[in-house]
Amino acid sequence: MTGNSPYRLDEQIGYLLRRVNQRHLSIFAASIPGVTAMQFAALARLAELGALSQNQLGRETSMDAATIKGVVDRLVRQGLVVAVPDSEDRRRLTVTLSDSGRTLFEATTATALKVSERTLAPLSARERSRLVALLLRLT
Amino acid sequence: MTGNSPYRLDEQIGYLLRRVNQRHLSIFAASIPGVTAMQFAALARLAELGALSQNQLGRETSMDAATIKGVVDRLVRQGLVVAVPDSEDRRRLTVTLSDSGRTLFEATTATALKVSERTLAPLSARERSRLVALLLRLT
DNA sequence: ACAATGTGGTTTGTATACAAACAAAAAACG
DNA sequence: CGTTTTTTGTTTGTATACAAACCACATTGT
Repeated sequence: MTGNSPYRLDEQIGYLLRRVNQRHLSIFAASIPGVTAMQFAALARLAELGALSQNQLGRETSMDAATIKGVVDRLVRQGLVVAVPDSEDRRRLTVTLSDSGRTLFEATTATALKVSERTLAPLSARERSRLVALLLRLT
Repeated sequence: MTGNSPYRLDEQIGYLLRRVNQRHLSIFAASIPGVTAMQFAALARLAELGALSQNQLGRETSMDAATIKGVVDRLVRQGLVVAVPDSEDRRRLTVTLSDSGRTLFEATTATALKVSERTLAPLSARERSRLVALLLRLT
């Protein structure tokens, strides 16, 4: 009776999530050169919510403080975003979409939606919304 | 008529996959200290398939050559795995589970299965298998 | 006002991830 | 047999990801 459960890696939720995410990132990179999926997520939140502090932006995009710092640094370097120290709270770094950042976001939004579609392409419309609904509950 | 599709980051498949995966990795790390989820996946494949070349192991775990190299290096450093140059094919590096690697894998398999369960905890049994089936088709 | 606590941001160290370029060796091919 | 192609592995450079330690500043409670 030695706990002989045959561990099936291929059916483990973590392994599946990783593989599907890999496929998605690959489709994204091929479809939208210039920014990564993470960088695009940051641009999307800034377009949606307006100016945010760096850490707030991190929270809104599910990146921790160290990670969002790197993403913002690279977006600043590309001129897609502006980071300005706040005059009220001198710890805060306020991040805003630049004109070219907004332009790029608006120009690529449709393509980004197509990336999601291509990732979900093997599923029917009903299956897609089922999957999204299930994943939302695992957040 | 300016392409006004309101890009909903929270419902994009890529963002959802990333967030659920984050949650899963966090549960894994808290439940199984000592090895990461990736390292555990490599151990699982070696336990399942026996000796493999480093690149083969990478393919079996969906990691590219550069990534699997790092994972194997760290497993070797921890003594969980042995890497020996092949005498037949002098390019090949044959990777095998060490005794302590096998012991650790067998001792943690049950916990690893519980990690998957905890990740899926918000879903019913039927929903879980539905989700897994859907993700399998997106591989 | 002051001390305790919390928050914003940075830095360092470790671990994936992958593109790209490379060297060595094996396999395929005419 | 010799050339071409593939395969295996390494290295470098860039981009997440997160823990942990740290500093500066803000907020809270007394």
